[in-house]
Amino acid sequence: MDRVVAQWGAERPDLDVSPMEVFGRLKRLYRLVDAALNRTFAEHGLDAASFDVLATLKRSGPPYRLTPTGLMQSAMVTSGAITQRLDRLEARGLVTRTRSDQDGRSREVALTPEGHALIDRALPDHLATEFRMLAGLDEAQRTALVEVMRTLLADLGDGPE
Amino acid sequence: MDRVVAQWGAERPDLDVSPMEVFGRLKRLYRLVDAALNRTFAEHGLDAASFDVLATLKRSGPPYRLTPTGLMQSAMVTSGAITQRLDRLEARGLVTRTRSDQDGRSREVALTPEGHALIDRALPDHLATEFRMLAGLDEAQRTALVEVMRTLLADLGDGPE
DNA sequence: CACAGTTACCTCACCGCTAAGGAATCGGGT
DNA sequence: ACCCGATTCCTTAGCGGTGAGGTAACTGTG
Repeated sequence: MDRVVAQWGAERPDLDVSPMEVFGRLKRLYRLVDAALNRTFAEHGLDAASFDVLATLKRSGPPYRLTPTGLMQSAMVTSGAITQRLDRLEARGLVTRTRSDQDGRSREVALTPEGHALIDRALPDHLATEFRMLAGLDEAQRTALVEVMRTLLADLGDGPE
Repeated sequence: MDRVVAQWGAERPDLDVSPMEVFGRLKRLYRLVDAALNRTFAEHGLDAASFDVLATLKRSGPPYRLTPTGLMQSAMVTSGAITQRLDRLEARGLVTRTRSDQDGRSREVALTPEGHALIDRALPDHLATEFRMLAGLDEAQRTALVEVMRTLLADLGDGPE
């Protein structure tokens, strides 16, 4: 990334490209992290999308049921993406989809025993991978990183919504 | 994200899920940033992939020529992805692809005048979008963010490679 | 100079997501 | 009671990416 900024400085000295120091690294970091996490997921026959759904259901607590709309908002993807994720998970017997009693438009997605077992197995490995990637940061750096990201997310309109 | 960590604390108090404070925010941040940047690109008839290729060629400086392999490494995507990006850009007359004289296996990708004009138009808008997103950070926060990301990238094996 | 291994790029099948739109259901206003 | 907009989920076409594999071209070795 330093090289990239230096190249722009030579080619377009009239422009201040310093924001790229931030966003270029953000992109590279995201991609490397994503790849590392996916390797862990793959060890459990999962990918990031499937893990995300199972983990969201699990952490919602008893009775481990959410609507597709709830999953959609949590995952920040479109409804079509959730439909397809649920198709795959349902076909593998990891979740069930039932019609809601209260609202005929709505569905209830629930973890099966197999879904519970899988996420309980995968989660510790996932956390271990995350810990490993943070090993090079001391407590102050880690706190600073979280705080700055929290500020940026608030600026960009991230919220409970 | 705070809510997510609290949920895990209730559901699996035996696990330390604190790394999610970092990686959950990284993912949300990346997605929000990516969406904002894509809106700017779209105003110029581009997407992130096309912009990336044009910008990489531009910042490489005269004679604004690179091989597909060079572009592939810069973009961190597979060779197939670069082939398809170049197909699209070539069809729009933004780049040309010619056989290398020195190495018959190699190609030389060059910016056309139209490609130059487009990236020169899009780049200032792109930077303005990036500046806007960083407006809420003071100098110290921004420096701290870059430094921590630099450390993490080094740990994850990011490099010239 | 022949050949085995490497390198550079492309091709193709497949995958997950988006965007647009359709069907069913709900609910507030009159 | 009824209509009509809003909501919920699904469907589908298209897009860009991956991963495996193919072809052509180069290179070092004996």
